[in-house]
Amino acid sequence: MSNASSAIERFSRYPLGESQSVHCPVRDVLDRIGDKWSMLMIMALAMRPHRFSELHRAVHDISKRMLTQTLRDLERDGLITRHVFPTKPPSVEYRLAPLGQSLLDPMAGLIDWADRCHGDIHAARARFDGTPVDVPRQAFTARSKVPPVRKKMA
Amino acid sequence: MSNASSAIERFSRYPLGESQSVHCPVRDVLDRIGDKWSMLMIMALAMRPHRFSELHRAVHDISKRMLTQTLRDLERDGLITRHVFPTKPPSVEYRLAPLGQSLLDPMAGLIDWADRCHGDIHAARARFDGTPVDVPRQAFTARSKVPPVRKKMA
DNA sequence: TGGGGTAGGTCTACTATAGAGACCGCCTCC
DNA sequence: GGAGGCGGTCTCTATAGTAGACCTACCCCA
Repeated sequence: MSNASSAIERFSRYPLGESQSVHCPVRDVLDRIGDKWSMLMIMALAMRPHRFSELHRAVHDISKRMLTQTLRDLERDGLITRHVFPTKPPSVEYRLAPLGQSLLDPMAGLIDWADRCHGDIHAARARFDGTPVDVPRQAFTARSKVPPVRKKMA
Repeated sequence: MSNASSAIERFSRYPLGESQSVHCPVRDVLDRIGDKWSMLMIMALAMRPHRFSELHRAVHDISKRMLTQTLRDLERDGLITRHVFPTKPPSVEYRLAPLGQSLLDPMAGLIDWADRCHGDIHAARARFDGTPVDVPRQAFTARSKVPPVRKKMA
């Protein structure tokens, strides 16, 4: 709580509306680790180094293209490192860099929260979906077809 | 560190490759708050309740469509609440729900990390971009045009 | 009495991004 | 000698996000 309230203060220092994420560390880091795969990669590499195909097997529903791209981006940002071994055929190993290591701690907090609260979230979601919006969302009723609820992938 | 290593253990319990994010709290929460806007909304609402247009002004580069959608999703998951006041014209206020409040603490950790490390990240990025890949990325050189580096928006 | 502003959204059209799946050269194993 | 694994890249298509006009209803001010 104390931590949170201190963070709230800090939030107020950042211009949320800033267009360039380069000026807002929050948006910067979220753009990096907030995508669908980065954090999973980091989690996998936190356990031990992985080779390309190992990662592909560990997170089997990522495409090779996205795997390549995600790893490249993480490497670019110094969160992981890439080691090529001159075997035949060459093997490539990815490891967590110190910067990536330092991310584990804050990530752990988030994981904990997710673990604790995903039950509540699902409950809330079910409740929301169960209540078929009798009150019109739009205060000044237009024709309003069906609200296009964003579908989260399977 | 202790926190992180405990998290690593926890990671190993989750099937990262699971297709249905519903089975993996980590993916579930990341899909929720990992998108471009959700966390910014939560940050804004952490400071004080906001009305729709206030949020739009606070995060001026979000489109109204995405604002609506993001708020709806957050409401659906019980992270924020929506209060309609029967004024003329009606005004709508968004507030952080208890569940959203509980997210502030883990988020704060992430914000701190971002704050501390975004300098390192930028440095690493500059270093990476400055080294124009003399070693071919692909071990078994195909024709390999130019690697399509993902472009993060402005 | 009518023009502009504010409110909370929705709609369509466009564009950027992610996903799928084939392909690559080279090597090993059966 | 064919299959399969290695670490990727390629193109194509589906999906998600963006921009911005539009909507109804009210108020204020002239």
